[in-house]
Amino acid sequence: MNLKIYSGESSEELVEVLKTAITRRSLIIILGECRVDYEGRAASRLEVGERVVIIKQDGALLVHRPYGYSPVNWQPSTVVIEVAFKPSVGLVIHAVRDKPREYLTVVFIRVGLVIIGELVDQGEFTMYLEERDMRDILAENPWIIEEDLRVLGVEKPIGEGYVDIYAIDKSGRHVLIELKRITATREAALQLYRYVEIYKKEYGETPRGILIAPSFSPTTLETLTRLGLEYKYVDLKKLWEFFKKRESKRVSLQEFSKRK
Amino acid sequence: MNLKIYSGESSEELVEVLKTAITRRSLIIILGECRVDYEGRAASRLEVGERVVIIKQDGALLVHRPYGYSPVNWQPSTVVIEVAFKPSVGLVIHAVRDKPREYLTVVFIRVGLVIIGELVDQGEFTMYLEERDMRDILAENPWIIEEDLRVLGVEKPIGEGYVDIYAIDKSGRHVLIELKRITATREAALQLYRYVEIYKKEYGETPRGILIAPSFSPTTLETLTRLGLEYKYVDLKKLWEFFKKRESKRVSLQEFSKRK
DNA sequence: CTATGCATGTCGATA
DNA sequence: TATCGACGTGCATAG
Repeated sequence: MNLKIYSGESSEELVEVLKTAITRRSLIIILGECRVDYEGRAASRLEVGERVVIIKQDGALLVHRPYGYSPVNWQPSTVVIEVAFKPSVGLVIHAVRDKPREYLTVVFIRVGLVIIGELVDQGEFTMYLEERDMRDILAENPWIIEEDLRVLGVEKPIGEGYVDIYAIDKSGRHVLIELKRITATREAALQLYRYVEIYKKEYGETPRGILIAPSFSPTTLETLTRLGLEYKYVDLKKLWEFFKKRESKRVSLQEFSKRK
Repeated sequence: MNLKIYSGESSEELVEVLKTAITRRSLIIILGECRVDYEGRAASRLEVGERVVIIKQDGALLVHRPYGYSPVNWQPSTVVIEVAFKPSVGLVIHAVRDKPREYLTVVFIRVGLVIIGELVDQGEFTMYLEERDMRDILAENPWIIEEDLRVLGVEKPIGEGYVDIYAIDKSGRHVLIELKRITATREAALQLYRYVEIYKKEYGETPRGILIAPSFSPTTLETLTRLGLEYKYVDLKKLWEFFKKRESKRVSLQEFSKRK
């Protein structure tokens, strides 16, 4: 990990240290008292306070207050970072981003601590039960939605968007299914309605529209009823079970092919 | 700022240090090699790698990889945090959140550095040119939109939503104006269309619908035309000038009253 | 490269 | 408290 800690150095010294660290694309953590200005899509000003500033190895910059999940100011990784010491002002960090053009300036009145290091992180990150997983499980097990439902496709283009699942029910009627992994909002209902309307126009046939989610807000239910749409609750825990079974199947398949 | 740095202590010692820090609601930064598991609305697994873990003074927990804007794992501030040392495993941090119920577990294989401190940050944060500012500036200077436009109100309730600006044009026709601070998407056009439709139904009169934004995607323009809506480009730089003038006016008024 | 939609989105305002 | 909409949303993916 190769960590270096600086504390008590002069600003002139720190500037050199930081410049080298930025050139080497090291991870930098600065704890200190600073002011922050931002201008770009919007503009903001943050008055003096004690904060944690992190410059990551890809140039991403975060200014964190001592509370809250989100950084108060930041710059994503596509940036040019410059450090300078201005005697009358302090230690200044400039981070400029292209597309959209945005400027971030952090001025340190006082630096308490600087940590510089090179972190190695190749660890794999796997996320389960995204909307994609939900869609795949339901497409593979459409009986969870209703009996004798035959899935014709997923992500079917409807107008300019895509409906999550496209199916045909036992009476031969076409079904458009929209999924939400979390509580469905009115927006989701309206989105489904748009698909149904476009489908009607394009294919001259009125499809059923079903919104599937673990829960629905009252407005959503009201909107669905008003628009003649259907809805169905889905239990994420149940889907999770299917997911695990599916994964284990995959793993055994992999094991199988390896053994061969 | 009162910073303490720990490096090279035994895990047993570190656990005590961390427990105290959590009780005191100090800011904690840990650099080390860890594995992370999350389960809640979704679920994820992050394999071993070197990372920065931050526990903030309100209990927010962030796991940052050495690159990228966003934390790879996290827990917002509404959490109970526990630290323990399990000899066969390592230093374990549990963070549990209610509503939604979510669990985060960080297991440190190796701790390189721990920083603990109490940060004081009362600095005011001001954001300029939010949509609200844009709306106020345009409502105060409607001639920017078009000549002889009279603003009747802002955030007028239409159905279940609110249209940003409600006005009447020189020919006496009602105008519904929807604003976007950034490139307008098709969603914005559809939203405006919904307002126009509802207005038509409720007031028995067809209003003009104008979408105002600094830029429009081609799909948005197509959608607007198809739905019989209008649009107008607005120059944020120009609005920014008005904003500054407006603010300075406010400031001088304050100065004025102070002098009195 | 742009446009579109998801996200453990988070966050704030409001009913 | 739940819901709704904005966000400097960021981010991946599809066309």
